[in-house]
Order: sequence, then C-alpha cells, then structure tokens
Amino acid sequence: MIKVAIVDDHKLFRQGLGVILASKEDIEVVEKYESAVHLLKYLKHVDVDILLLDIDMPELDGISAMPRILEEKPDIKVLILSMHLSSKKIQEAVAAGVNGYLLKTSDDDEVAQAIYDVMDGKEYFSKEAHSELINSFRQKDDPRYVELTKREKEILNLVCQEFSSQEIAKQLSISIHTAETHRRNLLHKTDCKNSVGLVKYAIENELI
Amino acid sequence: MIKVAIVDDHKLFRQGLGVILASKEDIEVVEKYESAVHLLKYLKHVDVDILLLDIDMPELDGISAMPRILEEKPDIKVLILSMHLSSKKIQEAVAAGVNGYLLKTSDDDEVAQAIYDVMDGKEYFSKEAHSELINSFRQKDDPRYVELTKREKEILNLVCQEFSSQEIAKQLSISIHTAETHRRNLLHKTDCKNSVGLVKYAIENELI
DNA sequence: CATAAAATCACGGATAATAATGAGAAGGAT
DNA sequence: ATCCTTCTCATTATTATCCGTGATTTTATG
Repeated sequence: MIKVAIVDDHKLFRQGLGVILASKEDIEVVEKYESAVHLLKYLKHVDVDILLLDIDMPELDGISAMPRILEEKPDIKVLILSMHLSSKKIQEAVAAGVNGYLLKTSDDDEVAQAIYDVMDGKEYFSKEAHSELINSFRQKDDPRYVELTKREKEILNLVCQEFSSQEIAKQLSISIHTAETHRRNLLHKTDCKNSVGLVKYAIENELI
Repeated sequence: MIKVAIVDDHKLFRQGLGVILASKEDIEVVEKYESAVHLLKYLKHVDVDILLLDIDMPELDGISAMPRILEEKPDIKVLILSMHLSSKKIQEAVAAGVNGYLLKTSDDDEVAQAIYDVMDGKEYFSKEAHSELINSFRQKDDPRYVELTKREKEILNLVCQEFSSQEIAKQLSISIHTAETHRRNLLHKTDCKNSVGLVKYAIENELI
C-alpha cells in the first residue's frame, strides 16, 4: 500500500479526493491537512510515502513549505496538485524539489498514475504542465522575458503602491534621477509603455 | 431523493464531491458538468432539483449563466460553491437569483445542510459569506465604494491597456478634455492616486 | 415633461512621467 | 586585477497626468 497524505485548504476537495483515492486498491490515504502549517506540525510523527500538495494556501504556500518538508522527510515524494497553470509556479516547484505537477482539472486515473510513477522513482508532469513549461522556454528568447534586479523589483513594488518617483526616491534615500532611471529601465526591460503596464507585469509575474 | 447536479471545471472536485454526496441517503448526484456551457446544452432534458454551481469557469462563469439557467428551469434551486469570498460576487449571485452561497472550504455536512435548506424553500449562506456581506455594507459608506458609469468603465478599460488620454480620446472619438475628465472622475470615485491605482482597482473588482 | 444623472467640452496651471544620453562608483565574478 | 553588472546621479526636453472649476448637451427615468 502506498501511503498518501493530502494537503489542501479546501475541505470539500480533501474529503472528495480522499474518498476517490481510497477506492484505489493499492493507495491508502493516511492523513489530510488543511494547511502546510498543519502538515509541518505533525509530519515528523507520520508515516507517509507521498504528499499531494496544493500551492495556494493561506499562511504558507505549498512551494515555500518544501524546504522544511524535505528537511523533515528527505525521502518523501511530493506531487503538486494546483489549479493554476503557471510556468513560474512549475519552475519554482521543480526547483523546490517536487516530483510532479498536475492540475485539479485532472481525473482520478491521472492522479493515480502520477502516484504510481512517482513512487516508481519517476517524475510525473501533466500534459498541460509540460507544454506550459515548453512555451515558457520559448519566451526566454523574447525581449519581454528578463530578470529584474533586486533594486528594480523594489522600485516596481513602490510604483505599484502608487508612489511617484519623488516619493520613491525619498523612501529609498536616493536621488529622484536614480528612481526615474530605474523606472525607465523597468519600462524597457518589461517592454511596457507606462506604469500601468508595470503593474500588470508585476501582478502577472507575481512580484507583488 | 433530492436530485443534484454539479457544475465545476475541476474534474477531481466534481468526482470527489459526487462520491461524498452520493453517500448521503437522500441525495442523488444525477449529473456532472465541466462548464456552464455544457450545463446549458443539456439542462433542458435533465431532471434535476438543485445545482451546485461554481463561479470561476472558462468561457462562461456561473453567475453569468444564471439567467439562461432560470429561463430553462425557473424552479431549479442553485447553490453557489465558490472558492472566493467576495462580497461583490455574493451580491451579483444573489441578484442573479441563486438560493445560497458556500465556500469550498466547507465540509460535506454543510453542503448537505445547505441542500436540505434550499430544497425546503429556505436560503443558505455560509457564516463566512454572511459576514462578508455585512462587512461590505459597512463599506458602502466609504467614499471608495461607488458605481462606475458605463463610459467610465470603458475609459478604465482603455487606461488599463496602457493607452494615454490622447489615444483614448481618439479611439472613442471624443475630446481629450472629456477623456481626462472621465479619468479624473475615476480617480475620485475609486479614491486612487494615479493610473496605477486604477489598474489595481479594475483587477480587484474584475472590471477587465 | 421635468428632473436628475451621465457624457461631453473647455481653460489654466502644477506636477509627474517618459525619452535620449552620458557617466561615475560599488560590487561580485573569473 | 579586470570586467561586467548594478546602482547611482545628472541634464534637457517633450509629453502626460493630475487638479480645480465650470458649463452645455444627451440620455434616462419617474
């Protein structure tokens, strides 16, 4: 029997998925947690092979919890079960050491297959997750995709808080010229026309 | 037996909720649909008492589908089952004629209770939905909460597309003065400092 | 039809953002 | 030690935004 734990803040989803997986003959749902915080609290004392982990959760999201999960149980397998198809999330998840990524639009068979694969030492990424990743690589060649520096992200954040360049300069104790330069560089790097575009970029890329 | 149909784009959720509800002795899950479009396609030929309806779905969201649902089946009961606690959504849902609103963080007992209540001719709003509504009423006194006119929403949309007032004026064949007036009124109504605030307002209130 | 709300246009002025360009200083990386 | 990136500051100029105010026309609604 493969021992599975579900971590998701939607109780109905936890319950439902639990029932579905329990009907698989070689899968046993041993635990359910409503948040990553709960999981970490009890993980030490629990015997579990694989985690079905949601990303969007209050307090602590699934990806951010990964380091502590692996610290506690280095051999545990983790399958991300998310509603969002975001190449950024997938990349972060992989970097954090997950073994697979699937969507909540999947069905029970796909989840089961993913569990089997991952327990076999393989990885499992859903078709959608896979092509999302491929697409994101293509965009790397795009002038639109660039890494922002730490300072630029800082300025972007303040721009998104409706501060003027003058106010930003004051807050960071730099010259207004510098603030404006950063702002201008942000516009170039993100290929936006004005601050409105910057906000949307920041939101899309989850920088705020 | 109460005949229930589930409308949700997350297959795992549909399946799981289906299994859970099927275990209730007086509830029968007769149909599941992956979108409001599918629902509307088959609704005419289906005998169902109550819909468990998600809001966020591709193509057509649950609330927007309500008029056509009620046109087809005026006596059907509808329970919104959403992940988001938004007073705006709740208000829209109620205005659209739903009979209850609960969150995906609820458990099976609450869903069952809601189904019984609604079938009884009552309404069912979860504690969270209820207090969210109460809070939103308090905010009505706030200068921040105001209705935007059709034209203002149009201008807001163009602002969010990074157009300047001049470009907006040209596109709508109005004077730049008018465009700027609308913009100014938007800032006042939404209590924002600049266009950056407008974008965030538009996104928060799902006007784009 | 009368009244209110919405949409339109206008002016003057203050402040802010964007563009184009150059350049010095600090830091890390090989 | 040198190179590269980042962060910094600067000048000049143009364009856009934002503010206050007021007024006319259109449209909606009772």
